Amino acid sequence: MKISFDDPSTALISRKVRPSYQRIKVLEYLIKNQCHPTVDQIFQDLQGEIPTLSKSTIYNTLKLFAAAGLIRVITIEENETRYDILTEDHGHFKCEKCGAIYNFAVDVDALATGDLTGFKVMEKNVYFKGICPKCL
Amino acid sequence: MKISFDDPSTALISRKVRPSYQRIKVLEYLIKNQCHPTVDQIFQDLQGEIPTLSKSTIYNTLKLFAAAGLIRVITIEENETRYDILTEDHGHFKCEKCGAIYNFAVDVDALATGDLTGFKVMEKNVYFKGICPKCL
DNA sequence: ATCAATTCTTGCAATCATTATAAAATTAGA
DNA sequence: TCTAATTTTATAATGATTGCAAGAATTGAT
Ligand SMILES: [Mn+2]
Ligand SMILES: [Mn+2]
Ligand SMILES: [Zn+2]
Ligand SMILES: [Zn+2]
Repeated sequence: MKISFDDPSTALISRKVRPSYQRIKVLEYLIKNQCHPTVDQIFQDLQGEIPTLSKSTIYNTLKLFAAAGLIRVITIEENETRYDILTEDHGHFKCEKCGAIYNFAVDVDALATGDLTGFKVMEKNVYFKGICPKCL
Repeated sequence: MKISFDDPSTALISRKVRPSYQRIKVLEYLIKNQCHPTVDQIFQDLQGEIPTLSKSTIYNTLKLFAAAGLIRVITIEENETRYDILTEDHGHFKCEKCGAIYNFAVDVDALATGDLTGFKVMEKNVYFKGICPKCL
């Protein structure tokens, strides 16, 4: 799955988000690191580049990005929120051995039609758990 | 979706879980309340019947039940873990207005085969978000 | 029935992720 | 430049979950 992104600043502006230094860095990070990082991973890694960075900024920024539709929030395990720059529908596979989260294609539109008449569906999520090929 | 359950004590024994008073009560509660309750809801409601009940016991019991395959853990939102007595594959719809979680039938076996060759899939989850008919 | 060993429950403290808040820094516009 | 609005930062507060040790209940053997 190869997807191209606008340059971070332009992407922010087009979503009505002001392109501050920190926001651009966080967005660049998410584009480079499509491994579904946690708040902590993002914070730890960016601290090198931005010594004054605060974890609050990461939380604020991710919340803002999610509200603007720039990113997707992934909650597979309790107490382990992850963030995904890929907003298109796709499934996630989490390896219970190594913890890695893989993307996979899934035809969500082919899913569930019957039981949900009268419901307004706004977001569809699919995730599997198991063991990845590396760990098998 | 109507499903019948063994009597709680028998169900516990058949899963090698000792049927203590508290465990039976929690299991009965989950069978009666298939609304995907939180730890807090279970605790609050059972406190009436069991005045000495501790929240630790609820946590311990649910963890044990999940490990024994008696229940399923649902994490749709961060920081809001819910528990489901229905262990068969089915989808969940969460209403973002009223917070209710509905079950729906979903053919998980028809899902994703291609991308995941070489992966050992052990658990499949599908959840949607949106607005339920009552809230529309 | 008694006793010791094991298991379970309880209460409380500790931890960890997330949110709230207010001051300091930055930015935008006049 | 000056002022107002926005953003970042640091720190405190919250809330869910886990860890732990003592007490209670249960089991199995005598
Ligand atoms: Mn993804
Ligand atoms: Mn369910
Ligand atoms: Zn793995
Ligand atoms: Zn609703």
